Amino acid sequence: MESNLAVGRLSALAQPNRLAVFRLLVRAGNEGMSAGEIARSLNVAANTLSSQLNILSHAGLVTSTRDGRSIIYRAAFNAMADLMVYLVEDCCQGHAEICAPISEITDRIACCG
Amino acid sequence: MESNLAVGRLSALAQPNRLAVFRLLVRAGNEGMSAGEIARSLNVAANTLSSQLNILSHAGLVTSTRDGRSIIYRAAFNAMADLMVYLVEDCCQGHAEICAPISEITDRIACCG
DNA sequence: TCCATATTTCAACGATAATGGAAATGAAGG
DNA sequence: CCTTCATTTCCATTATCGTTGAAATATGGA
Repeated sequence: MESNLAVGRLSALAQPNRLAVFRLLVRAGNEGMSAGEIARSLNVAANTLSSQLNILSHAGLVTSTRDGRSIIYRAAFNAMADLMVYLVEDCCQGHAEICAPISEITDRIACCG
Repeated sequence: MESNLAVGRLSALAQPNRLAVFRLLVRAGNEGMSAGEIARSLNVAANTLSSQLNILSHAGLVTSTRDGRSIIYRAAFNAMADLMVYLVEDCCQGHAEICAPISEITDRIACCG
């Protein structure tokens, strides 16, 4: 992964509304949510949300598909995984005990135990 | 973990120099690096780096200890792990196959396999 | 004490980002 | 075709961020 791409993804997540949108979509899983559902759920103006979804989309963190009048957004788990790996890859030069907190993260995520 | 704290950490990482600093410290592991070493390594002005280290430090992503005239910075692996968990916790509502990319991240990090 | 090194603080400038009102686009139904 | 609903685009305003030069603080050694 390239540095610019990672910065783009981190910037996209580094804003309260967008972070909330992404986490909402993470929980929604495969079903995803329409822009309107997200807006109502988070109490954000439709146009504001639209530009924020656009930023998340350009960063590759969400995908969208049209369904009738609505547009369904979904979290991009593979893009997120790439980012997480990039942040801590090559950690601690082989001394696994130093980055033990990192090696334990999957134990702390609900569905990945 | 609280939303504001996560946004603070993401914002701290969402900048090319700071992301490079953090990843450099991740690789440096327990030894850490002095501010001067980091500045030379990344070719950043000392005062610019200082404010960026301050931001990373306030976000809890790095720690610092004085050693003679130098100040040694180290990556805070536990803070990073907390952030990573926060980003994807409660994912996919029990359908593990959906977030398989997430469950595989530790296999992709050098020292955590 | 005086000097050199290491790092931080201060002040200011230019650039970038977040928000919301208003208008525009796209899709479904009568 | 017209209306309604869903979402996006445009535009202007305000606020925040990154960088730099200059000065200040802190440490160690002659």
